[in-house]
Amino acid sequence: MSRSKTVPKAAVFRLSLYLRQLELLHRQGCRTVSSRELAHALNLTSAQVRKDLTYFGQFGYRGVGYKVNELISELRQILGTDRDWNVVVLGAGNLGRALSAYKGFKKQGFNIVGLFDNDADKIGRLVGSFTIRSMNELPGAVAKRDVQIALICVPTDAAQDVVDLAVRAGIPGVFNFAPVTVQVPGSTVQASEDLAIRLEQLSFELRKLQG
Amino acid sequence: MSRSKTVPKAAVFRLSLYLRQLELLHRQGCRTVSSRELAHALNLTSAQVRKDLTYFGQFGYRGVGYKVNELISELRQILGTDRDWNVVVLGAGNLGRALSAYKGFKKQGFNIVGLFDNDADKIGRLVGSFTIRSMNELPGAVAKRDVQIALICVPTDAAQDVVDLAVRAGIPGVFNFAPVTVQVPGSTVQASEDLAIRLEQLSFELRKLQG
DNA sequence: ACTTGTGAAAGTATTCACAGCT
DNA sequence: AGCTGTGAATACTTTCACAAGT
Repeated sequence: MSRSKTVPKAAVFRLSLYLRQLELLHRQGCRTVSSRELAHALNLTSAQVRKDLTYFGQFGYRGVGYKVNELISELRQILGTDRDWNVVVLGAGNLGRALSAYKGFKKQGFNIVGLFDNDADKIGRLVGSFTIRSMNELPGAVAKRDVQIALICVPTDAAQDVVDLAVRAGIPGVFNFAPVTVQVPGSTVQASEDLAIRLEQLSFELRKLQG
Repeated sequence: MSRSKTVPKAAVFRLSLYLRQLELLHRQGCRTVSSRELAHALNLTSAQVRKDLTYFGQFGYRGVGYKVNELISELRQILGTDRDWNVVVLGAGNLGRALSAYKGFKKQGFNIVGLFDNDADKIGRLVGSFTIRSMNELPGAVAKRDVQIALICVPTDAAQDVVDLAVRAGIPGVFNFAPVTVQVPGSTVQASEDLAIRLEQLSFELRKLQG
């Protein structure tokens, strides 16, 4: 039922791919799907799909496959998107403003509840439905609306300080978009994304393929 | 130089982390660094740093460590950022506009040379220094300025079609931001990023840690 | 004394292949 | 007949620990 074996981190990531594909199939009116079909759409193998799923339980029907709506709700439960999460955006530059406006988050249960910046020129300005607030107000906002995730969209030099601020305010999950490795305490969960690094990886692959 | 043992994909990713950290150290005036120091800053082990680097050559000095500026230029060469790459942004929504304006790309040798959209209301509008052009003009733009990378920032439903368009136009590298798995021919390199999935992964970790 | 580079060992992840159920 | 679930086998990645260089 629940996990006592060690689950590969990559398997958990693929769970999200399965969920995304299942939601697509559901929109298309599909009722059941086999591991082979799922694998084909995601460029994986059917054995991998089955193995990944059985880390968390037995969801399939032999001879049939998986029931799309059943598997969707199982995966949502496992991944944590059967509930809502409150998210703040720290840093109101280009990226922070774009993420504040992104509709794809709310659809998956991630509600952006505030946009903060330390630039006096920005504080008070309206971005979509959000008024940019001073980061001094962050602890109060966290106390009022239980905030679980902070998106760090500030420049490199400010990133560690802003992460520290978020951690001190009691936010347990931090997603860092600044191009620097930040340190967090063991009680905090962190993710990070550096788009320049991702392009660099792409350029490595391109050079490998050609000249 | 890069003799063909199989290099773990994760090792190539860490190469980018090393380069980023070395550039930081360089800005701080550091001349040499040991594998232990690099590892500590990036939450890795020193053996891993050394092993990763030796997949590509012998860059260190026993008893001393690595010379920062030397290792920077070696890594740039390996990763492909010793040259410039031309990038187009396909889709001028929030994300496409934010990426078009992001300064961090040019600094690493990624020049954004065009912003395209199919929405008649958007074509002709100015975003920063770019005029939004129709996607019909993409093949011409690729021919004029040799374009190596396309950032796909269109909605889910359009993603595969726009990827196909980019591939047909002769762009060899595609970075998909739409929340769907797209198919590309073997001659095309692809990367993808789904921010909702990344938040989902974070919520999985958070639930694991607490309730 | 210190640090790299590296085979060998340990640890993880994926694939195979088939038993078992519908 | 068809498809899942899974132990066993294979492939891959990281860590260990020490020889070798400065």
